[in-house]
Amino acid sequence: MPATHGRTGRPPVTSRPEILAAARRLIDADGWEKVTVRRLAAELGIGATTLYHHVRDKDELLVLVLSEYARQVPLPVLPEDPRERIVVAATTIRQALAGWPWAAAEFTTDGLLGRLGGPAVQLVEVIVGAAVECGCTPERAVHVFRSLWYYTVGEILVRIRSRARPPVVFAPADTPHLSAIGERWPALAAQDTYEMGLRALISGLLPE
Amino acid sequence: MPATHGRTGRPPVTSRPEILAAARRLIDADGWEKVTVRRLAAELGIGATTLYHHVRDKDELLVLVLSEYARQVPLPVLPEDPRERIVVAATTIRQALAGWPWAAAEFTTDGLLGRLGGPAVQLVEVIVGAAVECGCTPERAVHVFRSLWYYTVGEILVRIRSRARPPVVFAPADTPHLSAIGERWPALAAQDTYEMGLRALISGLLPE
DNA sequence: TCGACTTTCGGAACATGTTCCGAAAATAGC
DNA sequence: GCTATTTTCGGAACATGTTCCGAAAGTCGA
Repeated sequence: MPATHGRTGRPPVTSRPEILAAARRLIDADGWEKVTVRRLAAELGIGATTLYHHVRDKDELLVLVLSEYARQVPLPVLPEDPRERIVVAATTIRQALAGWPWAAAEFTTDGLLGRLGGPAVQLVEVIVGAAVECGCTPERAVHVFRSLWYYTVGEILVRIRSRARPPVVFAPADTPHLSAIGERWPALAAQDTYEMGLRALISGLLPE
Repeated sequence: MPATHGRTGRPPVTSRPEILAAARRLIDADGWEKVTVRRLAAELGIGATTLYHHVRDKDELLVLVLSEYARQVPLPVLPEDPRERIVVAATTIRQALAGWPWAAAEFTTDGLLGRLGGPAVQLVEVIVGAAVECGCTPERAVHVFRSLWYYTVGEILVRIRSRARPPVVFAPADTPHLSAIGERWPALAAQDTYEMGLRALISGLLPE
């Protein structure tokens, strides 16, 4: 009695969920940067090209797997006070400012901004729209921003697993001009800058 | 009389400026995405691996070439009215918001923000700092953001040469959650959103 | 003149993502 | 059973970035 699976043709040797599970195993072992198509195929005991019958490309595969990790990040609790809610919105927007125009706006919107609405939504739309306005076609922007997406979710993953915050270090060599400005305005302490900028965002969001 | 070049060893068959010029030729012909190491070497009539004796990797090469293009972008003229200067600052910041955390902040800072100073500088520092605070180590962030840098400068190049603005099109499929929000707040017209967001940024920048 | 030294060159090889296309393995119809 | 059909599999091949290492081509000192 041949095993039937409800349709014609050669039976699949694996499935998309199995592929994602194997990818998770590799990521947990060595990190998402070390995931290669051939390694993943070896982990599954199949040929490398077979993967391309289950996912469009490696890009789609990583998006699928890393999105699973992103869903593990607990969402912040929304305060009752509207002004405090605005603070949460501003913080969320700051995450978007850190380099997540599309993908991160999507991710963030899914869990948080959709419940805030109003000016926060508008400002995020401004952020997202700015990328397009700067000359991006959506297709290319999505492709480029995806690497940011990988990176950010990869960092989220690190945080989930290690519960440790990576050391925050600025290398002046990486930002010579900003560093030069910092020398000309030595009064700009890091904490002051943070609070000032956050206040700027919040005051811009608050109604008069 | 053997040609002397002032030092010992086999004479170089090419130089870094020649490599950059050849890269520019390829970029002008087919765009920066089509630049490959082997193609560039063929353009120069040398072996592919020889390039690695003049630049560290393709990354450095593209940064060098595209930075030349970036320098061609004319800087906006600074208005006299301080409040109008703030508008220019806000616009510049919006460019940074579009996804240029480090490299673009550098690029923008070099020509513009360094002359504005004050709160504009602080807010850009907030933007840049946010990336680090979200868990980026500078090394990896620079690496990831570099692709944005390529992309953005590539677009600048397109604009320089064609003087045409790429069509601005939003594909709702790329941003399902934002699109869903847009449907729930249909009153958010694009122009209103733009002005509101710009006003939010400006009012946050202006002193009380 | 001639060997020693120094610097650069570039072919061969490797890792990786991806595509092509024929083989393999099941079912369906007769 | 046997052929046709359908679906999946995966080896071979290709493009690309990069490294290794021996060959090539100069200068320098005796």
